[in-house]
Amino acid sequence: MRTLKYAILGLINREAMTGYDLSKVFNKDLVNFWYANHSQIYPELKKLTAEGLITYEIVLQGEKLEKKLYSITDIGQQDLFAWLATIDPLEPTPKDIFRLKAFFMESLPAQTILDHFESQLSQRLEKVAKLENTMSTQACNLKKSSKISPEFCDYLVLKGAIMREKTYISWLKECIAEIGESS
Amino acid sequence: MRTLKYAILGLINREAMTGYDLSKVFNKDLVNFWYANHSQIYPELKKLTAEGLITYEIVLQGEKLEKKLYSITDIGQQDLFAWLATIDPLEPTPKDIFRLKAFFMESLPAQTILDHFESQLSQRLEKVAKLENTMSTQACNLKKSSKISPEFCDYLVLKGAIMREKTYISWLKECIAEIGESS
DNA sequence: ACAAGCATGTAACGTGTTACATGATTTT
DNA sequence: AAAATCATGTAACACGTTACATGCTTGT
Repeated sequence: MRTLKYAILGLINREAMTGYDLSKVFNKDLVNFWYANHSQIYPELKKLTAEGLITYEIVLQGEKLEKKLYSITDIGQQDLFAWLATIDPLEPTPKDIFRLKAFFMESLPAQTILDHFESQLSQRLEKVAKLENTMSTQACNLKKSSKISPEFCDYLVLKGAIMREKTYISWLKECIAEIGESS
Repeated sequence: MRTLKYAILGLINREAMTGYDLSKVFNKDLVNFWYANHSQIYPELKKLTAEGLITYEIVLQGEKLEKKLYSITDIGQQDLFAWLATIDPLEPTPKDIFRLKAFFMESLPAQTILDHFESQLSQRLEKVAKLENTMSTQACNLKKSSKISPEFCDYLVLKGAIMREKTYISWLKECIAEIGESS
């Protein structure tokens, strides 16, 4: 489905970037719904360049260090917009190792089961705290306007990530309560 | 990480099964947190057999059709329990193509953006209805007892799946409302 | 007789992760 | 001077999907 392709096109369409920049964005801003290592990004940039969807110019950092600043081409933009306009069928539910483990946990002693849920709970609480912190700093950038801005999109997906985490937390708490009842 | 390995071991540990059976379970009961095609299952069963974690006996279906009924070995069970007892660090957030698209959607006309959200919403509503239907039929199997039963685990993860979908739906509705406001 | 479902496998391809590999620049 | 970060790449492997391929059994 070439999703990484469109993630990269989408980012470069917003602003010219190097592979290193992309790598940072994937592991910060997009990490709540897409991510990629540099080892995947660099080959994909090469491929997209060969396909004529992006181009780069070499920019010097200091004296010797050459970096490639990529920007999107007209064909690239058309390809991106066509993808954006397409309505997809629902994706399969994402895989979740913790839920899989939970599904089989009956074989374990009740205390071990509770330990699993408590550990997962504290990790998720920490995560949602970070997300809400990001939200509070990011919300300042949101200027109300009649047009839908990149900042507005950032805000919407971040909000979704927070809601998702909070629901996971509620589920964990309910599980802990129900396991407590049955022992 | 060999997660498929443990998913298979977990299922075979509950009950002896053929590859075909596993395939059905993955695409029904487990579909809300793990799944696999038969093309992945059969090679994995071969591998697990070679590793001595499972064994099979051949059972005849009718006159000629041979099926392999797999069961777990002692080593397999030890391996499974060791995996179940391990507490893992939080997984990276699952990838989500719809959120990725939403993130870049600003380039599209407002109506197209709304169409995307409305389509996603109706698909998710349908999905949650199916899940709640499963829940209502499955809840009958839940007998209250002091021990944690497989049925209880089924119930917990299904409940989690419903909560997850409902939150996605809430998010979509909020997005639609907020997009409506800014136009 | 036919269709649907049971049952098992392989091949090619696409995607993703971890590790290997190198070197420059900036900050402390 | 050292450490952190910037910057770009490749190789090996693991995992997952789609398509190919075959044949039996059961229900209509």
